Amino acid sequence: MAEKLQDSYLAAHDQLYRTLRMRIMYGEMRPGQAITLRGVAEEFGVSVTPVREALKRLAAEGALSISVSGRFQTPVLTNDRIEELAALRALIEVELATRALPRAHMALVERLQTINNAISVAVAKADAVTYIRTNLEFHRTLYLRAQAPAMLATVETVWLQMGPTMRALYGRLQRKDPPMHHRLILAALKAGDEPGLRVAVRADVTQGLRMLAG
Amino acid sequence: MAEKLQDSYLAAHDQLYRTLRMRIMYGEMRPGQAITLRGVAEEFGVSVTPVREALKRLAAEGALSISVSGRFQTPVLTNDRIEELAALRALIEVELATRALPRAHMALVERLQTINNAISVAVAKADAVTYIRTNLEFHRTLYLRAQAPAMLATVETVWLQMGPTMRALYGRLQRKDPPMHHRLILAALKAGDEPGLRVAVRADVTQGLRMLAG
DNA sequence: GCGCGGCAAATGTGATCACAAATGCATATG
DNA sequence: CATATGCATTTGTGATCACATTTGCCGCGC
Repeated sequence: MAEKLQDSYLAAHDQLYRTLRMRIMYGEMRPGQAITLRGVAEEFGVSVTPVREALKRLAAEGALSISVSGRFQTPVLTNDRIEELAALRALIEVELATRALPRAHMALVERLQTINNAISVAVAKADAVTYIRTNLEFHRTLYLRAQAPAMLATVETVWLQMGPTMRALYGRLQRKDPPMHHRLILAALKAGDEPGLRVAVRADVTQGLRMLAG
Repeated sequence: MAEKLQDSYLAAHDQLYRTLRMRIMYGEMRPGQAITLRGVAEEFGVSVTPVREALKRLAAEGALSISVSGRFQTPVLTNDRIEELAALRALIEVELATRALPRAHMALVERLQTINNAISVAVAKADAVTYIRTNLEFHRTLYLRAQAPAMLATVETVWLQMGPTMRALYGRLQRKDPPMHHRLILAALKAGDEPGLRVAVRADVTQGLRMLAG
């Protein structure tokens, strides 16, 4: 087995998995976009074997859907499914934020503010991919404090499933303002206001669904 | 590709996946039990290729853990992890039950009662595997009414991760009574009592953790 | 008796090949 | 011009092989 450079031994399929996962989660692919084994294999200079593992793994997490004939594509979500995934986000993220609250010190709040500034920049530049990535980084940074790896992994799976759709929705969103609810989250964190934090996180997560329902 | 019998074309790796998933979820394997590619391949009369896909997929769902050298084994959960997974179950299952409540008609309640009787039989026979399987069937039957496939899939993943540990805990549990909380769930369903249902589901899910904390 | 070294077996990984099914495009047909 | 037919290409699947690493067991030496 060809080892990489001197550090970070990563199996080929794991490297593929991580790269493709980021592409999907951060909205670099459109909903319904097809992915082929040989296409990915050629792009990364490997055989189809590790590609199969990576794609199957992503499919198992809901990041890809498999057609009846076995073809891979990014999922095309119905409105019902989007609403359900948003409800899952709300459920789990409110819990994660609640668990993080007693451990959230000033250094964390400052870090979140820095990320929030990066989000504002992405919004100003209308850079959808950067917006999605930094927005998720904001949430992940907060939830890491919850010391709840299983919950975090679960919610990341939800993010993954919504990635391509979030990108497609971003164009319709016509965002012009930096995230309002993030400021509410930061304020609640500073004040130690658990009810306020729960409301703010729930509102932030379910934001952007109004245009779907309406 | 050798087709199976005339109906239900299932790819070999998918067949393997389903079979192994059931073994794990229903507690037919102990925590930390090793699984090898060639072992499974020989048992099922296939090559290692489809086995790799099935095991990788199970690992992606947390049903198996992978050692640093790439070996597969059923997960050995810490108490913190068990508590976290139980909290996840509580969060999601309470929501699923709530969503199922307005759609729960008499036929569903009767079906749940039938399953509940099967659980009592398994308890009387001290049959851990049957107990776990029928208990999960009780929950799944209720939650199917919620029309929330993403939530159901997520909670099934949690069940999967807990499977081997649930089996190991069952022995310590010394169960002698049929599930008390299930009767509360049924009563709340019949009465249309949403708060009562939420409390009963939460209690049922987090039951059995007292011996861990104590 | 106990620990250590070394070798054989076991194990996961990735490449390659053959195969069947699905896809898609070009051509023929009404 | 639209629809159907047929064939070449694409695509996923599974088997097999070579290889590097790890595991584990046996025997040697202290």
